Parts: sequence; structure tokens; C-alpha cells
Amino acid sequence: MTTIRDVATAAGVSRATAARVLSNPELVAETTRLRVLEVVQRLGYSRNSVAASLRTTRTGRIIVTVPDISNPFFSRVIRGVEEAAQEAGYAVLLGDTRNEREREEQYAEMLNRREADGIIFLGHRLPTTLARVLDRDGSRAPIVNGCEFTPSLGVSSAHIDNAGAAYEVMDSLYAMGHRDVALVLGPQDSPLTRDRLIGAQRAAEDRGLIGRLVVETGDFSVESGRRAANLLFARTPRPTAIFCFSDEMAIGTIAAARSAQIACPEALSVVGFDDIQMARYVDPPLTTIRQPMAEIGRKTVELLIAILQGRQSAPVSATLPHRLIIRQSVGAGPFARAASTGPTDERS
Amino acid sequence: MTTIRDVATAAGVSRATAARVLSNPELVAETTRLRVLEVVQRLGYSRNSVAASLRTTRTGRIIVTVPDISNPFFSRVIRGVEEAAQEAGYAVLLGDTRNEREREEQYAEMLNRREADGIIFLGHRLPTTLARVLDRDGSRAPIVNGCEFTPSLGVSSAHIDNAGAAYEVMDSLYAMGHRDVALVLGPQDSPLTRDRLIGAQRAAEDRGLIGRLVVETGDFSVESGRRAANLLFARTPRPTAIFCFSDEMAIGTIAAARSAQIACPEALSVVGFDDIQMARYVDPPLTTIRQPMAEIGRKTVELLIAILQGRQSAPVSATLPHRLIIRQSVGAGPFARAASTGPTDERS
DNA sequence: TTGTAAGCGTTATCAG
DNA sequence: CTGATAACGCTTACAA
Repeated sequence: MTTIRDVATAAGVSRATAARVLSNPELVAETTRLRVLEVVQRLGYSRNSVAASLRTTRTGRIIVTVPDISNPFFSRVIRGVEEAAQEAGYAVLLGDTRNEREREEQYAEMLNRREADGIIFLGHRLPTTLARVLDRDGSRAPIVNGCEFTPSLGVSSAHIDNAGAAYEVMDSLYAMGHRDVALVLGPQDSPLTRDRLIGAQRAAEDRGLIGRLVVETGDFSVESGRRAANLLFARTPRPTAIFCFSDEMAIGTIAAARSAQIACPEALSVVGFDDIQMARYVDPPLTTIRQPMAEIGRKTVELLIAILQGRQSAPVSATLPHRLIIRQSVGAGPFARAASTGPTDERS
Repeated sequence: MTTIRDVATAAGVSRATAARVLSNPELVAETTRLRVLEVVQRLGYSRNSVAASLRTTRTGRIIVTVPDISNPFFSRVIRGVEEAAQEAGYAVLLGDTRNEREREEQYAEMLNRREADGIIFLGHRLPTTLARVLDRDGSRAPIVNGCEFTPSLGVSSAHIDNAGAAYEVMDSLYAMGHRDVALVLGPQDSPLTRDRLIGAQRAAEDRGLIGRLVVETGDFSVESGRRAANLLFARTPRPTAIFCFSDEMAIGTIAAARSAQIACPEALSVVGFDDIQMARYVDPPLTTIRQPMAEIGRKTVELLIAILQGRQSAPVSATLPHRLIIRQSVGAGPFARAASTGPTDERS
């Protein structure tokens, strides 16, 4: 491999000058610069980033860990991360943690080994390795959380208002004449699930219907949605509306309803969360909360870079806008007033 | 940050010994080893991977570029890559190229900068940067292709028998009594599209039906499938079966049929390709070719590591097994014999 | 504007 | 079994 030394020799300059041509060209005289560049071309030289990193203590990389990369919600977020990172001159080191603590720790350890300049974690658990870094460096620690938000961690985060979004969904179901509403939660220990649950419960309380709210738990997957739905179908009274905390679980619920010959939306309304691409293509098209997935990803990168550049004194919580998207999976409930069939459909 | 030097000092040994404890512990006396390890613990030392890489010229990283990470097919493949890489002690540097040549080149350049030990590209274009590496190092160049396969490149690859799979699909459609069959291709310039097209055409020829085979082009996305389907619906005679080269396009086709009030599978049979997770949850569940997505990913890593370890003299083409999965989106065609309704459904 | 030289933190070689 | 020492290839004061 050709090194800067080869370039310097061939161009008849010192290594320092050759290096400068590549990093601070304006410090070098025009003629020498051109000469060096020509040699760089001719020899096909590329800077050895490892050596450069050792010297500068910057890697130009960020680690991103995600619970499950094949989950369409996360893959959109990652796409946003990737784009923003690339624009800012960073490469993305991807880690699929499969929701396993041990893998989360493994990726976190890479930060200590200086394999990357910072880390974005999209799960809700703060690896203990990172907790230590945080203890030591406080809000200057290059750590950002995405999708989830736990104020007590002291970590910057980009997310939506999960409680507010869940409230809106419930409110609209009640307004449509539903009374027996069920929730299908995500993993119990995540703050995201907790926040949405809080929002949903608040809406139920505000209507005096908290006693009729029933709950099942899933793990965001289609299969878990199907299972939860089947359990709900067996209950008396059977819910007339099911609000799932992910679109995939909602799709599982619709599939379960189809198998059980329960017409959707006539006999059962279903609401999802996220607005993944498939949401509009399933039958019936899914009413859901649209999360700005790519934006969340971009924002986490922005937050991280602010820390890396030293312009961030305290943790930031960035709440991005969500939106209730009404499609055909929600119909009037048994208590609907004759005239009102609820908000008009929105197509997009 | 604490360095190996700090550890050595604190443990009262030389840097060399301290380093050995971490990399070749068996060369160090038990007592010193334990002493050093205790210090490592106490000081919370982690090896600086940048310095180590500079010395060893290994990074422990591999670059993986993918045309679109939010495509569910690719995200599954990546998951396989990620798993296999992690098991082998490699980290994955992810690149979403959005099918843009320039981005492909950018990631390829990272190999020259020694940001990674090797690269796996899942698109079909060999970046010119890599072509140069290949010219220089031949089959020892740490470059592997996945999903696609172009023999002339001289690059190892993991993929399925695309032509064979397409043949099977067509053959089964003809056997079900279809005569007017349409294809919705992927991007025209990809060998994968070309191979599937060849297989499909061969099946048509074998039945003497090549004259009735019609073709539209998409880009694998749901939206492109919908568009292509609408064009096909306008043709005379209208195809009774549409074979899409991706499940997402097939889902778009089903959605288009629903809008156009064409019953599926009664009036229109639809076949996809890949067997993404959603394939079984759409209505009707999709008949498709199952690709071993995670396996393809794992295999590319295996091939790359073989090269990195110097045990690979010539490019390898690994053909992984596919399987035709029959679900409900295919029905009998107008020329079906009364008794036969085709293969029995397979549920899984 | 250019060159000299001192590291960055490891690992590997070679003696002891 | 352990230690001294020389790289790895680059960047950056500092000096000229």
C-alpha cells in the first residue's frame, strides 16, 4: 500500500507538506499542491484512516444499536440516521441487539475501545457500560437515545409525545361510539409502552370508562398481535375496538379477526401505531399514529453531533410531531350517534 | 483515558507483559497475569482498537452496502450478515446506497482507507473503486456480492437460482390453467431481474405461450407494483395471473386489484418473490418464492471471511435453496381442467 | 510556505 | 517468562 511517505518522496516534498495538501490545502503553495495532487492521483493514494484516527482521536464513526433491524419501524429510523450521518461525514456502525442485554453491552463496549466517536441506542435500556461513561462525563458523554425517552437517564433523546398520541387515539375511538376498548401493549418494561398506556388510561378516565379498558401485552411483532387478539376475542364483553401499540401487531389483529370471521371495521375497529409503509396497503387500510421515523433518526444524529462538537451543556429532549392518520380500519361503535360516523377518511 | 502503559505501571510490569496478558495470556505466569487483570479491572481499562488496528492492520470490521435498508427483504439479509459477523468477531459498517452509484463508490472508498477489512455489496453494480482492487488482487480481494450474481465480475457471491425459481412459478401458473400471464420485473439493469426473466420466458416457451407473455417493469416497491398492475389491467386480453419479482410489488398489485374491483384470486392470481414476513398476512395470503434471506446474509459473511483468512483461491458462487410457497393468492385459471385445482395449499 | 520531529497506543521481535 | 525497543502511518507544533 502506498503511504503519505511514498507520495512525499515522489513529489519531492516532506511528509508534512504532502499531508497538508490533503487536510489543509490552503496552507500549501499552488504549484506544490498541484504537484502533490498529481502524484496522489497517479499512485492511487488513499489516506489510512486508522493512522489518522490514532493521531486525531476521531474515528468519524457512530454506533447505532437497534432492537431489531428487520422491524420496519426501526429500519426507517435507521435510514434517517444513516442519511444524516453521511451528510455530516460520519459512517454508521450498525448493531442489531435482538433486544438482548448482552449484545447491547457488547456494542456499548465498542465506545470504550474507541471504535466510534459516539453511540445512539434505539432501545430503552441504558447499558451499564454507558452508565459509567455517563457518570464520568455527564452530559458531554457522546450518547443519545432515540424513539424511547427516560428523563432520569440524563441522556438526550428524540421521540414523539407517546402519551399524547395514545390519548388522541382513545379519544377518537370513544368519539366514534366505542366503549369496550382493548389495548395491546409493547414490552412491559419500556417507557414507551408505559407512556402510551398512561395516555390511554387518562383518556379512559376522562370519559369515565377506565373500568371497561382491558389490556393485553405483545412484543410489537405481527405474531404477538395475533395472539393477543385471540385472547381478547374470548373475553366478555368482546371489545369493539383494539388499539395496538405497533402497526405490526395491528396487522396481526386484523389477520386474527379475519380467521375468526369478525368483520373489520364493521364488528371490530383496529388502530395501530407508527404508520409503517404496509399500514396503507393492508385490508382494511389501517388507522394509526404516524411517527416521523426518518426525522427521529436524523434528529438523534443531530443531537449526537452537537455533543461531539462540544456545543451541548445539558441533555435535550426533542419531541417530534406525530399525527393521527384515519383510514378504514376504524368504524362506528355501538354507541355512535346515528348522524355522526366520525372524522372523514384521510387519504395520502 | 487509561492506556496499557497505566496498567503496566500500576501492576509493576512492562507494557509488553501487560499487553500479553490481554492478547496471549498463556504466555504469562499465573501470578503476574492475575495481578495485571486485577489492575485492568480496577482502572477500567479497554484496549484502544485504533492503535491496535494500526499495528495489526486488521480492523475487525466489514462494510455492507445495501440498495435500501427499509426494504424488508434486505433488512432480513442484513440481519443474517450482522449475526454471522458478530459471531466471527466482526462489526458491521452499514451503508444504504439508495441505489445511487455515487454512494456506492463512497462506501467502496472506505475499503481503501482501511476503515474495514472487507466489503459485501448487495446491489449489482461493482463500484469502480472495487474493480481496481479486484484488478490488483484478483480473487484475494476481500469483496463479496450478495443476492445478485454476475459471473463475469470474478467476485464470490451468495444467491438463489433465480432463473430456476421463476421457471417454477410460471410452470405452476400454467399448470393451474393460466395462459395470459404477466410479469412485473425489477430494475432492468440487474442480473437478478434478467435471470428471473430468462427463467420465466423459458417456461413460456416450453408451453408454447411465449407470445402471450406480457411484461411491465417496477423497482421492487409497493407503489411501482400498483402502477404496473394498473397498466396491465388496461390491456386486452387482461392477464389472469401476474407474477411480480418482489412481494412488495405483489402487494401493490393486490391493492390495485382491490381498487379496480378485480377479485383475487378468483379473477386474478398474483405471485410474489422473497416471502417477506407480510406475505402471509396480506389478504389473500401471497403465493411466493421463499428466499433464505438470513442464510444469504450469513453466507456472504462466510465467503468474505474465507477470503480474509486466505483460504480461498477462486471466486465461489454459492447457490442457496429457494422454495415455492403456495398460499391463497393463486387460483385456477380459465383453462383449468375441472378436476384439478392445482397443488394443495401449504401452511407454515 | 515548507521541513523537522515528536508523538498517538498498540503489538511484535528479539534478547535476556 | 519478562523487558526493551522499534515500528504502524498519520498529524501538528514549532522552527526555519
